Amino acid sequence: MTTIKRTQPADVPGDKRPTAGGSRRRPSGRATLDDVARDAQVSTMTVSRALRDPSLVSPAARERIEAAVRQLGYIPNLAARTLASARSKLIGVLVPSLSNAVFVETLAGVQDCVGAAGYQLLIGNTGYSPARQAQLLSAYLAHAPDGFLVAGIDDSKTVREHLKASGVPLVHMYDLAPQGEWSVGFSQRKAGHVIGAHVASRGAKRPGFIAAQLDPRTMQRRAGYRRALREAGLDAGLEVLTKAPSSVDLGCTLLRSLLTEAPDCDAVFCCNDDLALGALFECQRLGIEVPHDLAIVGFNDLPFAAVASPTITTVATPRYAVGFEAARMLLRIIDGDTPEQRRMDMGFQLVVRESA
Amino acid sequence: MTTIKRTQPADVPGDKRPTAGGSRRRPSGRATLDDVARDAQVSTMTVSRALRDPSLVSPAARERIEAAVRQLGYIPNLAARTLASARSKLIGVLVPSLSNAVFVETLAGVQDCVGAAGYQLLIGNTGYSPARQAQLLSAYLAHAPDGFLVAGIDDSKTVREHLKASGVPLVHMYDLAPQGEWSVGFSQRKAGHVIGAHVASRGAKRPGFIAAQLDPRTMQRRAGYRRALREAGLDAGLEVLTKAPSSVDLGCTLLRSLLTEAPDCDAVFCCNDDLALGALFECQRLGIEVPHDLAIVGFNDLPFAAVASPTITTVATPRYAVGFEAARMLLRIIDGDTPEQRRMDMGFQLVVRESA
DNA sequence: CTGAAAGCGCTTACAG
DNA sequence: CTGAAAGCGCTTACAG
Repeated sequence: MTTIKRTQPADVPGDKRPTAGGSRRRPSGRATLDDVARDAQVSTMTVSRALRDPSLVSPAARERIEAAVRQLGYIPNLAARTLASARSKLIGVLVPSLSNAVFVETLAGVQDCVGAAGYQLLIGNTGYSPARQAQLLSAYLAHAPDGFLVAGIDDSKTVREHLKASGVPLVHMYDLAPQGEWSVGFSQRKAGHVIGAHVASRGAKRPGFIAAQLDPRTMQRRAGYRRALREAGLDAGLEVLTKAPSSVDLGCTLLRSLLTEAPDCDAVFCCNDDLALGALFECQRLGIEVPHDLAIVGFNDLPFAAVASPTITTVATPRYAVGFEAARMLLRIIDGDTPEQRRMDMGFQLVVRESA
Repeated sequence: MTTIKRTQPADVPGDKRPTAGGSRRRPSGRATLDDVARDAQVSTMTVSRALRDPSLVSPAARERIEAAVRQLGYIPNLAARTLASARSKLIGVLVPSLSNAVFVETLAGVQDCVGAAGYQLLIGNTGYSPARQAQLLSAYLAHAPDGFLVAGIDDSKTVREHLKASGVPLVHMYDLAPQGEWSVGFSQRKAGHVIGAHVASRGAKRPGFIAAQLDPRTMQRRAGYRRALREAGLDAGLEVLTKAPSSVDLGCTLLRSLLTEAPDCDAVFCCNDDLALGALFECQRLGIEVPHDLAIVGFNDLPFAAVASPTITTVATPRYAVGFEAARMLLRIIDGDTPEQRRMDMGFQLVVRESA
């Protein structure tokens, strides 16, 4: 970067060549719209138009502009565009975790939907913390995103008001939001209920539940599961819970705890597939036959569930679709459209395999 | 957003209240630095300074400014800051995949390092495609990032020249870059060699190799593995390769192919842990005892490797550290510093467990 | 289809 | 410690 000193108080009128300089260091060494305009012998406006929509400009001008862009290696400055247009083409996405494959696939859905429309993502990992979520929301607001996509509903009222005041639209993912908010997801409670009903219908006498993280969605699944067990006349009190982050490792530990507490436990719903895989490994180590001695059900249908030995019964969740549809809903809102459905239920599917 | 019409050709001097308006729609409804300045009875410059470094401003002014910021709910406009300062506080990060836990952990390392310094990440998934990588690099350049962090070396010369011309610093992750480029990683070839040596030392007579994706790093591991086998007087020709994306499922398939090709195979190096897990499941299904009948070695030491049944022998890779250190190196370069080491080798560790 | 003017909301570089 | 001026590189809103 070179420092250019001004030799007179103002530019010589008409002489806008970069070397005529400003009163300060040149922030970027890059070619600007003005450089392209000069090179193509048109006004700045015409270049601006040609770049956004070539059909707005005469073929002759278009060609000269394209040549100039190529020759100068022109790259638009998005900060300037954002400042002038008040549209950043940025979408803030907040997920509770990236080590959880579920949210990674949701992000893939989001990316695939918005990529075509020219949006970039600002991805934030909240670590399941409402405080961190509020902090990220504020930080991202400074980037003036055109919209937000958030997995996991935030409790903080100040943040919500902050958001409302900013006027940036937000679509919730996973949680089907209440009242007037936008959301795409499915009922965790119903999914838990379906699992409980399946476990009961297989003839379990002493079903249990193991869970980690204990985020709201996990607790909703738990509620549905317990309800189904009670409806089948079974005791729903057997469970081992921990707030620790979920992992395969933890699945081993929790299963051991569960069996210590209730050696006669004959079925277990693991709040996700990682836990279920750990439980399965632990059974193999302990010589417990699955599903004969103990039935195991997971959640999410991660890729390994279909090929584990035995294969794992689980619930397939529409995580990619949730991301894709939430993004599509947001894009419509950004464009001033009003989707007819405020809550979009993507459903889920019980996948019965060998383990239960 | 309200449309405000100008009633005279220029603002009444001294009257800069928002309602005095400009000649166009107000791009943002937000409070600006000027609003804060007016409210706090100081100049715009003083507010700007107070926001960046409170110690630059008198306590009295500082207090009034802080109160005004709170009261107006002021949020800085980063697009304006970027345009004026030519620093975006954005870092572009390109990884080949997000479904691979390895890169997710690398991103966590990057995030943890740059977050404290106030940088945001623009995360791009190249899908192992050099073309896509080039495309993302160009697209991100428009955001004027202060630096790039890229996993996987790109071949395209035009992109590299584009980058050089832009002057945006770049640090490679994983691949130890040649010549004058910055990089943080470890030797894939050496890691493969260590595995080959281990397999040979355990007395394998007919070792094999299975791999997916076949990205450069995988091929380097393969080369090291084969070399070690040859050094031990073994045949290194038994392998089943596929360009398909890696998955646990694929591990099952590839293992079956391998055994079909060589029923006497007694050890297999799987190019990553997912494949190793699939291979393990398939062995369980086929009644093959691991490691007695077949030894299995994975790569990366993902969390499940330590708790599978049997536990999986693998190589622990410093993926979090690679991200963290690469980010730290980049930050130093951005700050005009010149790290003494251009290539930073983070090493790796063979973790011998039950499977081999 | 094209262009001159003004402005987006900040920071730089000076000057005091 | 503080401020007036100029400018960053685009787009909006007009006018032709």
